[in-house]
Amino acid sequence: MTEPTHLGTREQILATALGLFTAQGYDATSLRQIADQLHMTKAALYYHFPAKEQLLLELTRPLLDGMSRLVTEMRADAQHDEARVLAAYLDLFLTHVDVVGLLSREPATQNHPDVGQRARSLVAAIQQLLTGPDPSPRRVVRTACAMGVIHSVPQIPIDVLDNQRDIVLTAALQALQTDDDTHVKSARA
Amino acid sequence: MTEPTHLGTREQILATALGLFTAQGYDATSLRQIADQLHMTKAALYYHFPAKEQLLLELTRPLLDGMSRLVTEMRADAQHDEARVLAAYLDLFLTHVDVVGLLSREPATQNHPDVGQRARSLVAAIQQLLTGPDPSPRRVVRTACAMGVIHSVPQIPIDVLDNQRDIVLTAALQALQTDDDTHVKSARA
DNA sequence: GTCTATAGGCAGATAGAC
DNA sequence: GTCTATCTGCCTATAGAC
Repeated sequence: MTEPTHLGTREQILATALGLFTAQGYDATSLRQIADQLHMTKAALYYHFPAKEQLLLELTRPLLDGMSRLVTEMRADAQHDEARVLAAYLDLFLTHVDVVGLLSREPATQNHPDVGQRARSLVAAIQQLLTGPDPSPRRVVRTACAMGVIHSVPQIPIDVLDNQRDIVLTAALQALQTDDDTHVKSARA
Repeated sequence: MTEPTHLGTREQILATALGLFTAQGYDATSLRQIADQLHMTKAALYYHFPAKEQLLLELTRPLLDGMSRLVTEMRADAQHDEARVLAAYLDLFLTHVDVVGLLSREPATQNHPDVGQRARSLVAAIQQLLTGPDPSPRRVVRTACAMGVIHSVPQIPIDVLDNQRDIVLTAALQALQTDDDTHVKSARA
């Protein structure tokens, strides 16, 4: 066991890595930078993690597992409520904002089977389950817009976002379920 | 992608670079890859472009100039119509989907003064002009959601997106202007 | 658990022949 | 305009001392 005051080197490394990955991207962040910021050497990092990739895996797993759970629940309950699903999805994003921001921005990670590919297939699954069977093109676009609202969460200033969860949720819901008679007035550019 | 008519080596290089940058990210794409795909060598690339960075600059300039123009127009017309602005913003995104996708995902480019920083300040300016003076937190979040809808455009399948412009636009508008009595039912997770 | 030292690779960029 | 050859620098990762 580590000392109560100490966060544990492992966790410190992960936290620092997340910060740098988020700020600069995964590729652009070298182990040297992570080590320097922790007043360590690269070699010390390799004592805790067998490879750079492992940092990414451990950072993203909690979010991805959460999304996985959501998909499972949606499949189990065919009559899932749209609002409940969007709410759960949003809360997942709020809990893991940093990781979401990293994943959505980082093309370097998007071909990794256990990270990018897994994330994409989970988002696709949720989107498809949310869209429902045999959807109209309109429904497909609307679902994408609703998820777009939630995906925009990482770009909202944190201080503003606090306690504004329901506003985002309402916006997402409205993007999804529109009265068909709501029209664009004179919006051509 | 490439026309049967000769495009000019310069344009071919730019097109190839955009494709690879979009697929893999800027950092992750080496000049060697670009050269290989064009059956050239790295050195040949350097005849046309003085540095890798220049590829990014030329690829993003059209979009950024368009956003710049929009900001200027908004500033000139204080009574700008929300719908018109969102429509113009959306059309900008539709015209430059690939570049938008690249820019929004690529942290490696986001600290470059003439690319990432410029893009961010332009988005911020549009957002602020759209939000209006002395906004409520709700208004700030709603504006972010509306722009989130438009920002989701690169993630909508292209074949579905065709002719669905107005659906996206309507969704964005609704995210922006909500009746305050629209409530979330039982959406707590 | 952390260090020094270094292997081995590939990146961006340049020089100069053709 | 395109090539070959090469420079320089930083990267991930490993070996082994303390």
